[in-house]
Amino acid sequence: MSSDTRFDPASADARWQTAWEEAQTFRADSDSPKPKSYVLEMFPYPSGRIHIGHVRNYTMGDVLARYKKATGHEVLHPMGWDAFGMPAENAAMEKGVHPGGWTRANIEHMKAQLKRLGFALDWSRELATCEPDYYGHEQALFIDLYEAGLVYRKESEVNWDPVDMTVLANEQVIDGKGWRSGAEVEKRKLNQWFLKITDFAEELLEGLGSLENWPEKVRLMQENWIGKSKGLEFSFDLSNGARLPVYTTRPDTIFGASFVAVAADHPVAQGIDSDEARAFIAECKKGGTTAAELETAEKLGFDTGIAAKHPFTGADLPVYIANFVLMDYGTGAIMAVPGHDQRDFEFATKYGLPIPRVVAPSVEDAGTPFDGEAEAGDGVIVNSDFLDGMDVETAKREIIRRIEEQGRGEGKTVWRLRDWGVSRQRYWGTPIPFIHCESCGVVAAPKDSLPITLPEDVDFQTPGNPLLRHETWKHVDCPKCGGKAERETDTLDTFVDSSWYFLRFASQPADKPFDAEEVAKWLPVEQYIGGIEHAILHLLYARFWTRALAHMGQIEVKEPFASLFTQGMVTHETYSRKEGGKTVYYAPDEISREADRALLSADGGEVEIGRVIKMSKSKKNVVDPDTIVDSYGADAVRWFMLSDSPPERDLPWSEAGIEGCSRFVHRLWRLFGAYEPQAGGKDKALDRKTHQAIAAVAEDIEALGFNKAVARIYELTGAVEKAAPSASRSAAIRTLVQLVAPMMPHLAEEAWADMGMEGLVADAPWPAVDPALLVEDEVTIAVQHKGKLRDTLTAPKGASKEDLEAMALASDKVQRSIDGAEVRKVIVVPDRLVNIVT
RNA sequence: GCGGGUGUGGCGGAAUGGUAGACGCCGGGGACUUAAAAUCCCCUGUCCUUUGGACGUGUGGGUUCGAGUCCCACCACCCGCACCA
Repeated sequence: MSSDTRFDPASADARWQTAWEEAQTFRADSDSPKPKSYVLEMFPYPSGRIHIGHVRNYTMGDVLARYKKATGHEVLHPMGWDAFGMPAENAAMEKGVHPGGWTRANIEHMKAQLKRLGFALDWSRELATCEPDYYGHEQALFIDLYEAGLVYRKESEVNWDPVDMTVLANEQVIDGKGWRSGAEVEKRKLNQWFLKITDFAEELLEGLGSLENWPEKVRLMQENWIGKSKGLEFSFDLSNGARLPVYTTRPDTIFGASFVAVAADHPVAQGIDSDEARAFIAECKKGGTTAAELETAEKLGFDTGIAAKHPFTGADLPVYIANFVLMDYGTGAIMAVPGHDQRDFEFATKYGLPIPRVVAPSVEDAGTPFDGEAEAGDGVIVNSDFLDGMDVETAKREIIRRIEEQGRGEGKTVWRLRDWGVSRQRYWGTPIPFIHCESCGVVAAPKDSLPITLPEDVDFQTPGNPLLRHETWKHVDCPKCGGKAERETDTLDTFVDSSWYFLRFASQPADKPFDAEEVAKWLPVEQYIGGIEHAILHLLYARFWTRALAHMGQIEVKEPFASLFTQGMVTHETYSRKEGGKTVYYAPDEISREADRALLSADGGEVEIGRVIKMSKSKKNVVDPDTIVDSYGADAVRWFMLSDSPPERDLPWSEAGIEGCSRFVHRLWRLFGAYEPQAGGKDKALDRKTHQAIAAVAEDIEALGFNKAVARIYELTGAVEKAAPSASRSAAIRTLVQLVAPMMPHLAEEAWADMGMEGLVADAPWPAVDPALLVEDEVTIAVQHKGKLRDTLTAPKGASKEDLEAMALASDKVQRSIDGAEVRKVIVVPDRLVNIVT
């Protein structure tokens, strides 16, 4: 065998990638009798190039998929493209290319990049959300949701860029100006499509409890996002004869209410007919919403002159318009209790309103003044008539009971979660399959007219949505009455596309979105892997769609992702120096890195080595997967992605690190070259290490502890290198090939073939563990005196407590430490340690 | 402000309450070589009076025969949400 030649990834990688493709090694068979395993990584947006973060994500999924296959599972490990979105339209505007052409070219390029990394993907199920054979089914599902009452239209405010004539997402509004045009952004009211995710708020919240294999962090983020709160909604009678409903989570503090406040958008505020009021409302709307602005924003109010009658005391409370009250939460109006809410406290302080205490640590503290801030905590109710002496929870129940008795309001649950606005005034998205008819109104497109495809002949040089001014596409006959009608020109939010793609991977019938039986075979996804940035929106929307489809009886499964793993980012140090007062960043390939300094290759000047941070174009600390695969081969890159850092933490990229990985690839290759199948003789110690490694690597992969699996493999490698030739050693080498196969599949196939083994290592079953070899027959016992290590001794496994104690006391080092003191107690942990207490 | 996470050598990190620093990187020394690359071997937490010993897992307490691990308080950094009544 070729022990004298170096492993050559440049030829081996492609050769094995072709072999897998020809043998259809990773094609998922739905009819297989094996247990099914669906491994999925979040599909990428085809931006143009694979990012190193993708490589880490897909390598993790790949190791798991290959391991699952080796352990007897039928594995579904697909890949697709989240292909609609704004960057394609931006490219169209900047480069004059068609978004479709741009996107499809990107997909081709990125697919080739992924193939170079040797991922065990079932490419026969590849899909792209921008193709009619995907989005046409999405249109059908959208109509189903409409018919199930989960879709509605509502007038709603958007950010409008008057120059680009387009709607902007909140992130595209910078300091009140459009990110691209720089024009002052206007608020516009448009009729928009919404999905009733709030119908599922309770279910989505409760469902989190069943997701034991999701990170606690993600579950908490979703819980907060859904934001359930229980309280009381009740109405004040106003001095102008109207009734004003307010919402509170602290009905127990109702006797502490000293004023009432409404949002600037509230009808009560809008109804005040004075220039001052209008000016104040306009001022409120100008306020920014960034964290810093909110932190420092002063509480401002405007006294409407209206009075609200307290439902129990009958007192007249002033009604203010306040800048800190939000129109879209609760009723847009509050009862303000300054003593027990910090915002109300600040407001009351500023406007000289009373700050009564109605909750105190004890009854004796009823008169204690406040110490500069509100007390929102628990306690006993005081100064509150019939509530006095009650605890907070009892008082809440009592007030709700009395208010309900009066018919003035009721206990109510309020959600922070809003319905999901899915309308986008864009071209490059799924056309919303509805038609506006002059006489019939909004009419769903007939299912047999789907897919409603995007017109190709569009122009991006004129600002605005090209669909809106596309005369032939836009005008259609009404499906109901046959009269003149127009297509909906909005397209769907791209989060809709990614809310059901995992169902389409399971089966891809031409005539329907998915086959329910196939979905039942594969779903839920056994392991979903992706970035933490999708913790809320994508994962919540996907959960919502799955539940909505289950609700409509289309599928059985209620939660799409049984286990979720959120991987860390790939980071890199930065290189920069001051040039003419400006910090200029340099890319890693412009730098020659020495042990403790970095030099710019171009002029040999020293540059500053900056913090290890997320790779970004502006800091130029990016590495290109293609370049490193060219230099080191796919296996070294994959190995690096798995080594060192725990997968949920950030992984610092380093040149030294990848070189170390590359060295290990060649080191293994040399070891595999030393395979001598004819060698005889047993090496029991090595057998033990081999079997312990098999068990440990399996356990680590199943727990996604790839860094630990890697360390185990290093250890076994070292042991095999040191061992003399024997049958045990040959077996260890074969095992090692299989253990590294999920991580370094190309090297493993090459070695497997060179060793004359049958078939592909990718098809070989995971090596069996002999449980008898997992236990040592000799163990090292730690001997402590007063809790500190004094000596270690070797004892047979399972030695009795008495024997261990005797052996420990016989040790010179231990006796020296005891130094004649009386032994009061000896603690013996069998097979582990002896602790002597004096 | 609310919620969550993290803190261990020069670095990335191991460690069911039981020998802290596995494994890798960096660094040092050596072998091979005319030389280099590649490879191999050894050393590599700090300190001391070095056949030994003391200290050591952000800080301060506590529980325990024994604490990186459990409990309490605090500090630092990171992430998410945020005038959500």
